[in-house]
Amino acid sequence: MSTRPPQLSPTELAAYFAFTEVSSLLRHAVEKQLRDVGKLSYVQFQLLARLGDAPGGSQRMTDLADGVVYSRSGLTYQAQSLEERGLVTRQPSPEDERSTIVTLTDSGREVLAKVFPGHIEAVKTHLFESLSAEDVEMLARVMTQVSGHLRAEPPRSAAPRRRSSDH
Amino acid sequence: MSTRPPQLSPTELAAYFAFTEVSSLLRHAVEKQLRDVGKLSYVQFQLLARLGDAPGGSQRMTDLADGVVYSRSGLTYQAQSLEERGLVTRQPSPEDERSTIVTLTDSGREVLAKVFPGHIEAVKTHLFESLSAEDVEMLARVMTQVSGHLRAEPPRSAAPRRRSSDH
DNA sequence: ATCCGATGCTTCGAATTCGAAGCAATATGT
DNA sequence: ACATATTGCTTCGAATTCGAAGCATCGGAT
Repeated sequence: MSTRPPQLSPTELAAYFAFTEVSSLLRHAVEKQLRDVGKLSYVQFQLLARLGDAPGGSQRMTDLADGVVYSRSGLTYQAQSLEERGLVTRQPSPEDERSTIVTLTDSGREVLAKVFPGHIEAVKTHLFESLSAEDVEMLARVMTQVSGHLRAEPPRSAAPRRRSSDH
Repeated sequence: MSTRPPQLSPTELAAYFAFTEVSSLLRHAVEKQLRDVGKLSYVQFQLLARLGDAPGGSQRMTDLADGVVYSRSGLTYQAQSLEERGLVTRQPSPEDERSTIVTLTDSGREVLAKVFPGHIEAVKTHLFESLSAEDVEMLARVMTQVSGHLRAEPPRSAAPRRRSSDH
C-alpha cells in the first residue's frame, strides 16, 4: 500500500487543473445562457438535444440517463418537469412494459430551436474562440479517445446493479 | 436575428460533445473515490486542496469561491460543514473586517493526505491512462489557453454585483 | 466628518441532486 | 411451467446548490 505513492507529472497536473477549470467555467456560462433564453437547466437542454438527435425524437429513460451521465432518479424528476411543461411526452414502451419512452413534442422542438443558436454561440465564444483549427482537431481526437476509454471499462455511469462479492 | 445562424463545425461538435462527456464521467469517478475514502464531496476536496496549496493554508472566502468556480452562498454552506468537521477554521481578517479567512487545520491536512493518493490514481486512470505524453502536453497547453481566455473577459464566476439598467 | 456605492459574507427559500429502497415486468435456468 | 435474478423506473428522504435579499464594512468623494 505504501509501495507506490502515485504521482502526476507537472504537465499532467496542469492539464488536470486547467481541464476542470474550463469545464466549470464553460458549464456556468452555458447554464446562464440556457436559463436566460429558454428557462432550461443544462441537464434539461442536454435531454432535449439528445431527443432531437434520436430517431423519432424518442429514447428510453435509461438510455437518456446514460447518455447525459445522470442518475436515474434525477432523470425521472427532470422528465416529469419537462412533461409538465409540454416539451416531452412519456409512455410505456410497447415492447417492454417496464421501459418508459420519452418523446420530444413540437413545443419541445421549438424551445430547442430557440435556445440552440445562443448555445452554439456560447460554446464558440467560450471554448473555441481562442483555439486554432489544429487545436480543435487535437482536442476532439484526445477527448474522443478518453471518452471511449471511460465508457469502456468501468461500471456504467448510473447504478451498477450487481452486488454480491463485497461485505 | 436571422442573419447569422451560428454553427459548429463537425470537428468542433465532436470536441464539444466528447469534452462534456469526459468532464461528466471523470467527475463522477472522482466523486465516488472521494466519498468512499474521505467522505468528501468534490467541492470540499477542491477547497481543501486549494487551502493546502495556499501560503499558510489560508484564503479568503471570495478567493476560494472564485478559485473553485462556486457560488458564495454554496461556499458558506460548505465552509460551515468543513468547520464543524474540524477540517478548517474561520476567522475574520484582521485587515478587513468583512473578510473571512478560512484556514486548513491539521485534521484537514490529514484528510487531504488520506484521499490524495486515491485521487491522483483516479485521475491517472480515468483521464490520462489512454493518452500519450504528447497528448497530455497538448491538452495542458490548450486547456490553459482556454482557461485564460475564460478568466479574462467575462464578469467573474460568481455574482456580478452591478444591476441598474433592467427594471 | 459624512454620504454613497462597492465589497464580503451570510441567511433564506426554492429547486435540484443523489442513493437506497421499492415495485413491476422480463429474462434465465431448471 | 416456475422460481430467481435482472432490468427499468419511480418514490422517498437527505444533502447540496443557487440567486436574491439583507447586513456590515470599506473606499472614495465631497
